[in-house]
Amino acid sequence: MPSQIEQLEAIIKEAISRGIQAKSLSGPLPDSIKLERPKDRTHGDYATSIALQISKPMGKNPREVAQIIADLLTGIEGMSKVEIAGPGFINLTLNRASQAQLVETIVAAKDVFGKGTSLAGIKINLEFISANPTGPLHLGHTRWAAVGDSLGRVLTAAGAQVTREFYINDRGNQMDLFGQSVEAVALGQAVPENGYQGDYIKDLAVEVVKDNPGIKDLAPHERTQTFREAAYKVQLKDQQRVLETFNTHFDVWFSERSLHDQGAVEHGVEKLRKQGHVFESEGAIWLRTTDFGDDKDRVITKANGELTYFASDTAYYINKRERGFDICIYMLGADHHGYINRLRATAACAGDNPDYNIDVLIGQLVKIMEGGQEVKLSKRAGTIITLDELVEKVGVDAARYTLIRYPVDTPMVMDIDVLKRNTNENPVYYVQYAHARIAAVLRNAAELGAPMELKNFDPTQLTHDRENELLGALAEFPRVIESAAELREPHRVARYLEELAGTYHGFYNDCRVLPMGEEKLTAIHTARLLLCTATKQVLKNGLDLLGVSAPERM
RNA sequence: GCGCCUGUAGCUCAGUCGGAUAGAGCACCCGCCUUCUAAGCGGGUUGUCGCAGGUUCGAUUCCUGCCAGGCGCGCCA
Repeated sequence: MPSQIEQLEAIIKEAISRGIQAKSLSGPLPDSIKLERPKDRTHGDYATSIALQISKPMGKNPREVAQIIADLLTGIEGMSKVEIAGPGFINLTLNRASQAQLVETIVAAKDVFGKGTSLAGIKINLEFISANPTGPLHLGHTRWAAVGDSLGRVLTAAGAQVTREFYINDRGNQMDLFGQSVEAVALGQAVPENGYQGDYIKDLAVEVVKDNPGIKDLAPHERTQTFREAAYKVQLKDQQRVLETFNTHFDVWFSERSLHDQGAVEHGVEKLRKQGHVFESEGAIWLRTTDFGDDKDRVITKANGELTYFASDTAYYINKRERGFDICIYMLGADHHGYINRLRATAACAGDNPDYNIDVLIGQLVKIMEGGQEVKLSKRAGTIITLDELVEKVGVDAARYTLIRYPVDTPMVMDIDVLKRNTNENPVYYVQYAHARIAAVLRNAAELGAPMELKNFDPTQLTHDRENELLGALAEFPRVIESAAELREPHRVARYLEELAGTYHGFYNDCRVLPMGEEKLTAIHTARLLLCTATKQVLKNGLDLLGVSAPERM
């Protein structure tokens, strides 16, 4: 069902088309009409600058064009006022009752309200975190855990078919070094140079020895391997456990090894060779990514016959596409931005369209403040903050909400002390509080035996400015989801919820929902209760998209 | 040197395809709980949107150059 705004946009477009037919306006008919909600409420419920945009090719004065369109719009059902303002804006004011019908739509749709079809039929592979299984997940991964998961929910809500994927780098030197480090600690020997340090290595060593009796007595080569595999298993399991506690779910845990076992690398190289972008030089095999904007060509197979990491990446991309994904989204840290060009070039080498099939999001780093000081994160100094520790400090809801609230391309500062506070400085509580507050009102209403069924809803009761404002905010929700999905920016949902919560709090202060004292229950109470129900639903739906809980009580 | 990101109020930051008087929270001041959750609401104070040009009815938004900060440029993984 088209939203109210879409219907309005269609009505305006239709009006302009009538004007063109009647020769009072001249073409061409604009593709789409954009309606916005004016900041200043005296400018009506919706406004459009369409007259300013189309007046020039017509050779007419914008205000004149606006007047013609406005005349075509007056008298349309549900429209109470059409005004021309400023250089040629058209301000629309809707009939209050027709706006209030939105309440019925939301209450009937329940958790489906807001979902759309803008990405329907598109298969998206959403890859994020993809940490090495050689240590615990830390702060750097946490931003992606929250944002990636939320983006997955948003894309799904926009109708896309989303697979969330975690790529496990379980192959290569780092894995060997990891296994050797655990082994060394278990045997009481020195950790190899550039090996892994830290208490978690000790813990792993203890656990591996406990789970594998006799492991220390194995022949050296076999022993090293056994340590590596056992420690890998434990560490991966730990990452999976932590992510589940963080409400972050993956559909596929994709092992780099499995890629090689399947012969996917050879297969990928073969495919690229057929496209004509593979060449040999200095004993190595290369992909000519410079054909498509990369600043240098990339080695696939080294002169010594070993495969590079880039070979895996390339094969993995081709594998994703062969699994039927239309769009492959990569979420990478800022220190990997150099990968954008080579990933896009790889796609182009494979015959794909990098502007469509690949979407690389770069996330800037997160800084942590605690006690008014920046916490310096350093592996060497052992001052890594793990996802586990962050959750322990501030809880899942606050951590997720704060991380999602900002666009990922700006560096962000997380202040642990603020996140522990239950105040306005901590927006997650502001939003959750609105939800809990409504829940309390509804509980009280149920006790009073107030009728809350839709059949008792009378939209003409909602005439207060605050009610109107709240209805306007609720109507925005579907558009917010659509643009958040389109732009891959889940933070828009969080910002919207803060605005909606604020609008509700304002309504709550000025509009009494339940009867006072001996006052009788009337239609206005029921109408407001249903408005509350609708608001609660939208808050809940929005918080769900962030993976943050919507508490009934606080 | 080349490339990516950032620069908006005292602080932390919003501001999709260019739109009307540039916003929010914090901080500071003043009001609002004898009835639905005050983790709330209302009001006041705060700006050369890094700088300079360009595009046009209109630029914080788009283009170019410059300045400042962060990050990256392996036959490493």
